[in-house]
Amino acid sequence: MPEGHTLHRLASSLGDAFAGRPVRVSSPQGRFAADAALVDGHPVVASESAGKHLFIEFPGERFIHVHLGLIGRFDVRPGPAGAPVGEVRLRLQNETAYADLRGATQCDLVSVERHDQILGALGPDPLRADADPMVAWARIGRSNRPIGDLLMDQKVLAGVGNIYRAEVLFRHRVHPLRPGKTLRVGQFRAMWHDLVMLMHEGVLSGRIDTVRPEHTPEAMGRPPRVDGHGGEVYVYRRAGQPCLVCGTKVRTGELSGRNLFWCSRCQPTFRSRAVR
DNA sequence: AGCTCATGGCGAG
DNA sequence: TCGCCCTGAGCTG
Repeated sequence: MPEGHTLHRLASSLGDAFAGRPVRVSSPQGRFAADAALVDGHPVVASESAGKHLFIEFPGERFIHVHLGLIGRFDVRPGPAGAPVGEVRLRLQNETAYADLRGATQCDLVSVERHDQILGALGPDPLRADADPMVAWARIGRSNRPIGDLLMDQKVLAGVGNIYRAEVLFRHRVHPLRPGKTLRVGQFRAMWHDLVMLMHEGVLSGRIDTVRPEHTPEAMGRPPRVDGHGGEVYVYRRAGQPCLVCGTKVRTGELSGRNLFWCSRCQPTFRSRAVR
């Protein structure tokens, strides 16, 4: 679930459901109970996302700061709410809607200073209109680190997770282990604009779909696929299956403790490109 | 009932 | 680089 598009969607659905009206704030599971009591019954001022961070603003420049981590989820549903199911860390509710947060790595009540500090530490977010891709390029273009690493580094570029990383690299035929400095600026710009488009689509659909129409299984005369994560993708979690473009088996590996997927033919290494 | 895994990120060594 | 935190689903036995 949680890459930048999920948080962006959440910010708007939470705003739609709760902004401008008093909201009941509770913590059925208990861990957020003390902080919940401090804002319980106050109106939500606004909700906002930046990268994978979510902020729900309350009067007096107080913010509930949420980071879903790997397994967190925040479900916004029409109300009224029933008894909480499972470990609900935070529940927001009014007469018409409720939202349950589970499994988040972070859920804290923070000041505007902390809010600003978190935002200040993030690289540009493709989903924010004010983002400047050249800020990310300033680091990528002189780094020896693999581009696959840099794209997931939230200080370099915010909101991209493992799926968007794998897919944008595939779409631009870039091997994940290529050092950032071996990319050309035009290549990075193209990847950035692609992320802007893909992630905005993700915000609208709530899924990650990256396969161009001409490469869908239907267009290629193959049986339709079912992806566990709910979107159509080229390489993410498709290890051992044929590449949708060239038929080569999709490869997998690990980079900084995270799963990596790529097509060795469509995404040649820098060295073999130079030789070829 | 108990394991393993997941679209993250942190701190210890 | 490793272990750990958060939770639930999907296995295995």
